Amino acid sequence: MTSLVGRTEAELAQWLQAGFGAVLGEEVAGKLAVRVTPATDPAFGDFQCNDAMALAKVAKKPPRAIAEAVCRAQPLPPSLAKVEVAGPGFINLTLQPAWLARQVVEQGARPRCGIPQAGGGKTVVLDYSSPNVAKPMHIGHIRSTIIGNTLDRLYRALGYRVIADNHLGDWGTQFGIIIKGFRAFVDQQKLAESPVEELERIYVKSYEQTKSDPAWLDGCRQELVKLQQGDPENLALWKQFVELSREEFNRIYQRLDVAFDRYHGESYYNDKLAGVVRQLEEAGLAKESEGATVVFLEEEGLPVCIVRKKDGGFNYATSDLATVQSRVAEFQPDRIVYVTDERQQDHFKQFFAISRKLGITTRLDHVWFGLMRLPEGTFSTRQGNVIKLDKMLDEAEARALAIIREQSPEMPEAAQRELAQAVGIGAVKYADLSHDLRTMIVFSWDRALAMDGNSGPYLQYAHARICSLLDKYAAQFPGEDIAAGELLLNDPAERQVALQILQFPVAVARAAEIYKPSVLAEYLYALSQAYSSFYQRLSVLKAESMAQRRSRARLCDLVAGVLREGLGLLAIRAPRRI
RNA sequence: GCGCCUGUAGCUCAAUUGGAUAGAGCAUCAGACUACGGAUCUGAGGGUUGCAGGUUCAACUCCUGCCAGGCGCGCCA
Repeated sequence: MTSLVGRTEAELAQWLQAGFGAVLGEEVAGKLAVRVTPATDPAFGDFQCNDAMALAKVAKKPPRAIAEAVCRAQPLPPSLAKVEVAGPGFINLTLQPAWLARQVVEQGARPRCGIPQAGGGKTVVLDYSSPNVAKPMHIGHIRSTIIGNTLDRLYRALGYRVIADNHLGDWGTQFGIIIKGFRAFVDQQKLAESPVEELERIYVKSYEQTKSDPAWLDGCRQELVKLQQGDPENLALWKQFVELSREEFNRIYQRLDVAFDRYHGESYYNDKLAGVVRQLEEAGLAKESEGATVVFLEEEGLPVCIVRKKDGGFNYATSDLATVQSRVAEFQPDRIVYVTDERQQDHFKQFFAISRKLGITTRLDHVWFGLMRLPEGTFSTRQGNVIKLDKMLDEAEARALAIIREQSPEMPEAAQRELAQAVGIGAVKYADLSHDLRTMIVFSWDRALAMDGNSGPYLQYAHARICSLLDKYAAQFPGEDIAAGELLLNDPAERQVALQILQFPVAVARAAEIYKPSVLAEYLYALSQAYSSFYQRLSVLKAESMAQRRSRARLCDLVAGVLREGLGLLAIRAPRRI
């Protein structure tokens, strides 16, 4: 997919492929889809191809000679100014400046800065965030929400039909514990003031008691069974818990600019669980073992998977199976993607394996990320060492507000506060999204809320400076349409910015394809760096000629467009003033 | 014990999935036209990529074995 996205890369690759065909014969050259990538160093040119080395093995000829022959086999295409061979057989390509300029301008004119419509309307179901009801969202929950939401935006932008489904943990053993605890411990006043906090207190207290009091534990199990059998009182309590939690979740989602297409929690599939187990038994997949019903997965090298507990209750594997069947039937998706932390890898392997056995052919992907933890260890509601998500967002906004008050004292208070939201939340999101998913994050306030260097605010700052510059341009040169003249790329700094702009569609497609928002985050940072260097080195408003002023203003405008679009995909706002 | 993951500059992380001299940020040091916004930019120092082998034109990347850490391993999700 990626190789087709960069139009420039695709065009150059096609030319080279023909060259390899002419030199080595179509049969040999056809063994490899020639790839063109951006040059690793501007000194080498704009793009490079390393495939002469790879094909040298097949062709049994020296790579350097092949590369040289390929370069001479055909006349240069209009896109190229220069082709050179270096080292063992690197083919270095340098573009015609005018041609590069035209690509950049054309890309800028396309919708969404040239993001390819690779999805073709295919459906992707995205399962992310999925917090547990009756527990507050803490900073351990933010990764699934932010990463999932970025994947959501990426796939939508690429032309997929995305179903963002928040698979709430609204049905499970914890409700036995909470209902039993609620009856015994609830403080109605606290419940009214801060519902989820009170539910959490009840949960922790009741859970504690299960450890020392077997009768209590048994009572919790019974409450759960009653709930699962439709007991009206327990059902009413449960509904109350869910509604209170939903309200709190929605408040946080609003702060984060996250929205779902649906909230089908585990409870939604409750009446299908028995059927799933029956189906597994009929297919000879599930067996009785130690009083429970289980699926053995020895052939897959996986541990045994319990689908019905000995008390008759079902657990998450069964629920996930019912869910996937329902989603496949309803949406016929091209794929279903689950975003969770790393601890669930085995579960998803088991669940995917059983799904296959049940005849589900839909592509199922588990996108997992490293745990967020404190220096002292992992978070746990039970241990009470959590940092609430709300509190972190408050702190982020407070820090941003302090900087804004210092930098822009003339700005009205209300505007400062609104800006602080955009900047503070942007900083939090970027801090997370710019890292590889798999790395474990040890939480630190200063790291999560960094506002200089490689950070969200850096990108916002770059964007705001461009907006301000373009305003000045419009005021100083009324009637001088930036889109009128030619885009001039004579200086290396201008050239680097242009080349970066061209990489935007590639970065977007790649980030989505390999489920790595960090690819896009890093791209945006590289673009901003290239822009900042250009900005510092060359004057726009005081350039020598009107043509040059116009051209540079236009380049700025193109960068701003990409930044806006890219930040939007990361769900980070791009204010005109910061 | 078995499985998954991680180990890169003092710290936090990259490295286009096997390519050229391993790059950024923070921190440190030295600079930037009386500045198109200094939340910025330019430069310097800082590395045996955990260790030891192997594969090849080329290894942070792939294979093997160790060492260290994180997570998981039948009725929690």
